[in-house]
Amino acid sequence: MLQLGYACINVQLAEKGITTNRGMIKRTFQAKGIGYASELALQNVQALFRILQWNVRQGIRVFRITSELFPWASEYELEQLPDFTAIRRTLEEAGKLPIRLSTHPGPFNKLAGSGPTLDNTIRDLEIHSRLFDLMGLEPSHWNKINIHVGGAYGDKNETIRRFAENFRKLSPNLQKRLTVENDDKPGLYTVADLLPLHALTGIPIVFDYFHHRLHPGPLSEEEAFQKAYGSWDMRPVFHYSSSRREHEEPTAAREAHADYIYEPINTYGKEVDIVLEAKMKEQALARYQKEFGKIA
DNA sequence: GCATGTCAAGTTGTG
DNA sequence: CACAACTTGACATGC
Repeated sequence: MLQLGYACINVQLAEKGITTNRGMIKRTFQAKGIGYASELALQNVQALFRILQWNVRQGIRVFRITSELFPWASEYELEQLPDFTAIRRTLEEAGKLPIRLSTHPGPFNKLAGSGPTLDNTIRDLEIHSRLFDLMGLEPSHWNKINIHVGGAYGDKNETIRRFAENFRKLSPNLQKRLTVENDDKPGLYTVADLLPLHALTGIPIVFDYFHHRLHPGPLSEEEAFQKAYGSWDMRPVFHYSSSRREHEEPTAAREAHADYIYEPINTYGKEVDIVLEAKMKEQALARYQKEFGKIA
């Protein structure tokens, strides 16, 4: 009924140095260049493989891959990495594991943007799609590349139209993978706001329960859930997190995620995969299952 | 080792 | 009006 996963980091493996987001600041990249980026990327990819194996052994079937596997990826072609062959081999093996993978490119991706912002966005999104290609994953929403619209530019409807227009500039594989998520900010996009975008493009809507609570718009949680569910051409992936302010730290920002999940997730009788966005990662998942059971 | 200041990118609203 | 928040705090420096 409900398959749970988590995002990017495994805290117990991270303690042992198994992390996928080794990176560097700009001046280090300028000093050390692509050779060092390659070393870090290879280590990241190898760690990814180990984390995925760990997940599979634990029965975890859903996982989000970090967007920082390749340091400064926008500055070179992946083939140029000295360790590209080893990286590709590792990714191919990782791609064969029985786990549903997705990515969530960062807030700098503004597909409704213009000029260099749009160029940078397309480049970054294509790199994510390329990663999935290298892993041998068939292009579909099974492996989503999920972003926010992320900016209203003073006119939500016009911005949706521009997003749809720019969507057509993406490679076919990327188009088949892209999804959009409801925002948590009052000026941005609720599930209801995203429906027209889905109508224009077929892009599925990722329902984020926590964002919906912060910024529901006209729909109830169940209505928003069902609308988002109906926008998918397969079993959806949704996101869930609990409020840090409500449960852990009264002074935390309202959007801040809690370390753990504090309430059972209602999936309204549907089959869905859910990525838990909780700071304690796999520990939060384990605690959720202990507390609320595997089935919602 | 560990504390601390700094770090690519865009946009928004909180504090 | 600075800055935190977002996907994920981590890197580099200096004590």
